[in-house]
Amino acid sequence: MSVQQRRERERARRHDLIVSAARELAEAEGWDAVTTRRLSEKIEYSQPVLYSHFSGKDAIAAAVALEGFAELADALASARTGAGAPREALARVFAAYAAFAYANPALYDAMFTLATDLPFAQPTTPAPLQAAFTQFYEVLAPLVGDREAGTFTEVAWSALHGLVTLERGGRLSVGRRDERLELLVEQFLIPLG
Amino acid sequence: MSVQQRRERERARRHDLIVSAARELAEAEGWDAVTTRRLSEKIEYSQPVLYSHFSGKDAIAAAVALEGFAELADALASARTGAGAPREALARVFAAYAAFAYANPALYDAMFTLATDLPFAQPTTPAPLQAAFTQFYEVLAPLVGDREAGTFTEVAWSALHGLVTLERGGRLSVGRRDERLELLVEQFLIPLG
DNA sequence: TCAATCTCCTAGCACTGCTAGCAACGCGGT
DNA sequence: ACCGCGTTGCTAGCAGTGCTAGGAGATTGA
Repeated sequence: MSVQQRRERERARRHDLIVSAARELAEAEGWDAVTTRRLSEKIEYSQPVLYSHFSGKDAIAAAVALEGFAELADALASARTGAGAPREALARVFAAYAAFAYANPALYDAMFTLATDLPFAQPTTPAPLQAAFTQFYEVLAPLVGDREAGTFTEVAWSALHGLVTLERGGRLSVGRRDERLELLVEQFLIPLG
Repeated sequence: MSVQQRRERERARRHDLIVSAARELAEAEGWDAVTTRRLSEKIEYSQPVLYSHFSGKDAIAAAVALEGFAELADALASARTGAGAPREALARVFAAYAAFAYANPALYDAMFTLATDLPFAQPTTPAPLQAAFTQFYEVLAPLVGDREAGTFTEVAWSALHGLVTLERGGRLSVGRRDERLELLVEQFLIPLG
């Protein structure tokens, strides 16, 4: 009884250990460096142990991604609640999103490039994903006007994601990061005059 | 003299053969299926031959990407020149961009996800990339208003890229593709009233 | 015809994700 | 306290990856 509980606790600890090890390794050297061997070395267990926790490497990346969505939702929430007027709230949330992406590049990769099979915009969508999306929805709601709110939210989020992605990939002219973000915010504020 | 010319011609043919084989294979089964062995089998040469043409697998993907940018520039150009008023031109160019991405998913991957070391927004940027960007610039120029034209172009392109990326990844609600594109276009048209 | 060059293939290296099979540990029942 | 048994986690190995060394074989010019 209590023995089994202790075991489950230890298993849960090791589960988290794997996820955080993968995340650290990815953030330090990129996802290419996250191999099952290096991971097993880092957690001080053999490789097969990984497969008793996750179905494979992709599942580990998905777990990291999920952690990322939870943190992103938190970051957006605190940016939103700390703001006053709708205009300011939007600017702050967008800035928080961009800052999150730049501060955790490997994590952002896991969320949007690696974990391709996380169910989005569906009934089975994990809570952290829904939470993050909701933050966008809430901050954009006052600005919707006569548009469809869900569509408007998706488009705004997409635009921000695109900006962050190309920025991080070195595909935009250097040194104009802030100007671009500001312009994007303005573009979504315009309808309010 | 003429012998050497023939050889160079044959080498060029084989170069193109590799690029088109990689593209076909990627489009048919995804980039994970594009291994040096399968590629060499497809072109009916041994693997080392690939390395006499390209420095490695990444370079092959970059060559495919370059081809993609050239085709994208063409598609955008014909969409733009076929249009009348600035509003219509923008809508048509955006639609052409999205259609290109959906029609050639693996090619789009090569352009924006795989080939991470293509120099963008720099003096050494390859001509096809500049051409594609120029199409955006030209179609957006009449809509710039008091914004900085280059920045405006980059932001608009980023937004469209983000929409396409999340759409393709199944991260947006299904069945609203056209509505989203339309809303994005409207969003960038608004300043003109 | 012969030597030289150049092209291209076979074989192999170090690595990847993942799995089979076994040894040893720790548990529950007597 | 002991012993059988189930569980845990290891070693070893498989098929496949990108890439390269070395040597055959064909093609060239003299």
